[in-house]
Amino acid sequence: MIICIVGPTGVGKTLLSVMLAKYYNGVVVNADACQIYRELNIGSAKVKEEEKDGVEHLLFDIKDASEEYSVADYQKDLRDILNKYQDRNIILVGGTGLYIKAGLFDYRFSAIRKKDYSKYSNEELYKKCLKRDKNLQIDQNNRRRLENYLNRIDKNTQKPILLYDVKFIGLTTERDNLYEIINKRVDKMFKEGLVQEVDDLLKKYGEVNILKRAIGYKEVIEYLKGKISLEECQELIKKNTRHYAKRQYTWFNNQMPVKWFNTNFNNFEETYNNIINYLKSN
RNA sequence: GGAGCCGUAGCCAAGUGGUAAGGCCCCGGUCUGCAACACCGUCAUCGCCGGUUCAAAUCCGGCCGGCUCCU
Repeated sequence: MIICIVGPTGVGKTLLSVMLAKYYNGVVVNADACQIYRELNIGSAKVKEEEKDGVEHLLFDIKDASEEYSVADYQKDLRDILNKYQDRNIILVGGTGLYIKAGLFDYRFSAIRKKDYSKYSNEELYKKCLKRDKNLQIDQNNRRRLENYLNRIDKNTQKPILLYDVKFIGLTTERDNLYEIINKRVDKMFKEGLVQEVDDLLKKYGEVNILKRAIGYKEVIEYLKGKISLEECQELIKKNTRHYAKRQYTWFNNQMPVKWFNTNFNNFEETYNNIINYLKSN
């Protein structure tokens, strides 16, 4: 059985994953693009060693910050695990929708070529893409996606189907409440030493890609460079995290069949029981 | 009590007679190789009342609110 736990930051996914893993004697598998990396602990809100509670955790801490890693790599890594652990219950947790979808649905990452399109305007690129597919879903201004599309050799545009028997469990809470949780969580990260963590990573690896794009890291880098104040940095991280949470909802609501459960923060046992009951009866 | 300035969306803000720029936030969405990415969409009739005018956020009068100065 595969149980996939999704939802925005701070709703209790980590706690639930360990509880379900214990109940089903399963293993927890990471589905978060940042928690793949070693040493990105505080800012990525990675499970702490003591929270793992003896449960086996896979696909956490498998890369150094200097290493590149993408969806295609994740798909391969996840499928290797699903293959190797066929007789175990898998608890897949994380907020990276694309990774989950690419791993569990029949996404095909074909050969890719690296062509330089920098001399083309957005409009020209868009027209090139339209020639291949009249119903293209990519916006004209989205250069990155347009270039990716052109670099792909095979254009598989079929609707991807789910390859495994998966129960998608979503944890959620009211928007206002979520934003409050996010704010508190960010403040806590700073108390736990986020600035130090980023500073150490920066000294060790330099301004590598993952640090330049991960929320909580890119903003602290700006602060360390003296471009923004500490307060501005904190506010920026909160805002970016809110935006991120909203994008996550959009993805999970529209890309996968998620059964949502409201987190009861005063009584998490109740949330857990609701979910166990649902899993038993489905 | 007197004089002046100001009042445009949740916030910042342009527009001084021709039918409300822009940015941020919020909200909604797209999604097969950076996905904690990249990108898209929606969102006001201009403090209130009255007047002038074919036409007013823009001009005039009154009122309300805020700020500064004077007595």
